[in-house]
Amino acid sequence: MPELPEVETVRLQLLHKIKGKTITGVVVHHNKSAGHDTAIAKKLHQKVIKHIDRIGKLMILSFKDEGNLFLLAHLKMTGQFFYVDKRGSIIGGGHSMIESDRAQLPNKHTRITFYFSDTTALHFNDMRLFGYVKVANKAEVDRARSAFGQEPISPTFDVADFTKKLQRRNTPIKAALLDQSFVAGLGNIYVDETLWHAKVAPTRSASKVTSVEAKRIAHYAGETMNTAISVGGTTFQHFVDTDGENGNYTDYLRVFGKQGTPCPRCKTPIVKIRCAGRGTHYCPKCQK
DNA sequence: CGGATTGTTCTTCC
DNA sequence: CGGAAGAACAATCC
Repeated sequence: MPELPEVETVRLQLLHKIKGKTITGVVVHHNKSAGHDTAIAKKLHQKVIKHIDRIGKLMILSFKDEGNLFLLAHLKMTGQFFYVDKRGSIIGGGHSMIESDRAQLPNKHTRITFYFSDTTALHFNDMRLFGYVKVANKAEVDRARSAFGQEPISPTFDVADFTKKLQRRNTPIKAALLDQSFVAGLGNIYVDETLWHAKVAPTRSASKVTSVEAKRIAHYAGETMNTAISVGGTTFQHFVDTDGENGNYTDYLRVFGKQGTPCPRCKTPIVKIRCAGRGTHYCPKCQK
């Protein structure tokens, strides 16, 4: 569920909480989550967190005085970060979490724990084990970065380039927008929301989308994600931020999860279909 | 119990 | 080789 706005929410919170902290220990509770790197603790010992960057849905941590050491963190479907005090309690939050998860960390879904010199700790929880936090060198980071297309929230987003590439694709517009190498950051929720705002049906062939429509799609992709960032992302099923709190963009959703309810524009019931292999929500009347 | 679930990557097919 | 479609990954919920 975490898409660009949720990852950005987590990134900003983590930056505030762990920048400058010294890692004194790493405990891997599940090897897969650490990329099967059994030396991760050794590699990170005494390293000081310098910055957290993000491209698309991928977070990139860098370290003081280390030009060739990075951590790549991807939440995939169910990844979460929790920052806790030495007693294992979430510092200042946790109100949105179910009781059993909030009570104490680490818990059964905790995959990796990072301990800091000031006795605080960061837990990476991931129920479905698709996410990861793994060590990477500069070349691997560069390779990962180069695999992403431009972000719709970028002030320098090139609409002409976006339109040209979009119209070359012979897939449903939704499939194109979900391709991170084409545009970075959109996932299932924000694609549906973007296409509703842009009044374009998700099943339309990308090659048949007009330049005017492409411009609208680019605009609303940026706008929905920027608005979502400003309210802490969307909680649909699993997302909570590093305080264990829900995102508030849920209140702004127009079509995602709204099947059967009236379209906010034309009152036609929103339908849910399968498109690009995903559950897809749209208005059959005002999205053409 | 069958089917669905937010993301990405690999395989298969054309 | 590239693009596109679908499976796979794993756990849980309804």
